[in-house]
Amino acid sequence: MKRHIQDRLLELLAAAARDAFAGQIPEEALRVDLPTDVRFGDVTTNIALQASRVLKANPRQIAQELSVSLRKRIDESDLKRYIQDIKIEGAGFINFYFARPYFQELLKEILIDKEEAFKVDFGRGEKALIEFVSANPTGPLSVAHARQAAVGDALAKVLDFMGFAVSREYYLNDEGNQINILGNSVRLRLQELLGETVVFPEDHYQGDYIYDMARTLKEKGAQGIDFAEYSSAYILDIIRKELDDFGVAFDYWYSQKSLRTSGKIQQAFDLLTEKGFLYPQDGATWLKSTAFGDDKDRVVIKSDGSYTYLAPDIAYHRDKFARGFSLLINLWGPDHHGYINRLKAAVEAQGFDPKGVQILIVQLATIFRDGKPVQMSTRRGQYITLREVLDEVGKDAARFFFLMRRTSSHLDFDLEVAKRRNSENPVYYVQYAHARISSILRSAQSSGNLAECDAALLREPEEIELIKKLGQFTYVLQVCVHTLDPYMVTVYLQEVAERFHRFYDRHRVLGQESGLTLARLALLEAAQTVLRTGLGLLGVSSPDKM
RNA sequence: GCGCCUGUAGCUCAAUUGGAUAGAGCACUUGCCUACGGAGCAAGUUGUUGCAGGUUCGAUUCCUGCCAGGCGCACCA
Repeated sequence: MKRHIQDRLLELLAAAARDAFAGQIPEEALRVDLPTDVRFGDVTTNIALQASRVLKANPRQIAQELSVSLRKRIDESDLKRYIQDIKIEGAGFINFYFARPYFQELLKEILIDKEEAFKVDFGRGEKALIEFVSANPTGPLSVAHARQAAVGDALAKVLDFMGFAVSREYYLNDEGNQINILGNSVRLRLQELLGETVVFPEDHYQGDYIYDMARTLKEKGAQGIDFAEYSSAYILDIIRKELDDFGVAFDYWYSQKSLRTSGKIQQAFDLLTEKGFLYPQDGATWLKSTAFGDDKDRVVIKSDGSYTYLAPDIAYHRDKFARGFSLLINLWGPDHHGYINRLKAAVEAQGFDPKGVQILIVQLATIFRDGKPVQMSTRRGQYITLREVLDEVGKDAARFFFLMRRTSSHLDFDLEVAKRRNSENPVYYVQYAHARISSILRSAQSSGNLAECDAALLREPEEIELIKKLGQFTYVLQVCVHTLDPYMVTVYLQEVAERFHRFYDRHRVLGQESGLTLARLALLEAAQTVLRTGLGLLGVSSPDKM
């Protein structure tokens, strides 16, 4: 209902603008912004400012003329009852103020349709593949992977909610140097345990888990074992369990090795050779990536005949498209940003639209305790793991905290704050609002059909402010889709919780005149729907009691 | 040396992607419990948006040049 009204308002505005400007300004300048700051109306448009640039005329005067024509159209339509006022403000913004019936219908829509009320089919079923974490199975997941897991999963949920057909994929690096080094590390530690003197190279893995594996093998015996295969499988089990406990489930685990064994790398190379984008030089084979904006051409087959990391990636992204995905989203760590151009070049060289590949750099999180960074020593193979964070603060706080800043920004994660059970801890603040509403709804006992309440009885400023905030949920999700970043949901949920707590502090729900109690219960239930849906999109639980 | 990112209140970050008086939380000060969960609410204080120019009705946002910090520049993955 809410969007329906906004869409029709937009139509009337466009019609009024067409009359006023008669093709003097381009259509794309006709734009209605969605609700933002209640100081400046519920919906606003800067169309007059846009037009003034083209027409070289006074924006306020244009806005004035436009609003007269618009008012006339609105008065002639049934939108009249939803629009309280139209004001020209600031440099020439046209601000619309909705009347009570608008908010009443918004509330009823939420009560009847629940979370469906906020869905908009932006994706139109487009197949999207989000590839994230994809850590080499050479050790437990770090906090860097943890943030990627939290962001990737939440983004997948948001895109799914907004009409995309989303799959989650983990690209499994199951062959190559790192795996061999891992296997060798275990082999050397085992020899050590068996009393041999070994030289342990600098670049080998040193974590405790290497010793664990070596000890296990000492007991079981290691006759005829493939160390690389054994140890990577062992670690993969650990990673799967960690992700499972973090609430992140992948649809596909895509084997890098399979790209070679299935001949898909060769197929991709045949195509590129045919197109003339592969050439030999100095005994190696090069991709002519400079033809697509890369700084330099890249080696894909080394002079010893083995592939570089780029080779399987070329075939991998070709295969993603071949599997029917048209939106490929990759979450990478900041150390990979130099790799973006060459991958996009590889995609384009194969004839695909590079805009179909969206690479998001997930910045690192620094773990703090009481305001001080937690020391870590890479020398001993020790880094802060997902497991440690999970054990210390729990899944809900961990996921929420990793999402609290823009994905491309550095994030400070204070373990002590995440464990706190008061308003300093945003996740508790939001969850507490949800639990408090549950408690009130429980106390209300039989509530009747809340959707049939008389929403017109809600006229306190705190009530209206809360409804308005609920009505912005779709807009927030829209921004998340547009920016491919779910972080704004965490900000929004804190705002919803804040509006609820303020309302709660100033007004009573139970024990009022029965119509008013019913209407306020309806408001709380709608707020709870938003909180639960939003937390759900972040992968955070919505407790009824805390 | 080349390229990318960042620079906003004491601290951590926003600012609807070029909009209106640059906002939140923390910290600090002070109030609010005989009623639905005080794990809450309210009030107060904090700014040369790194610096200097440019583009225009309008710049934290875009462009140029400096300054500071981070990261990347492999026939590693």
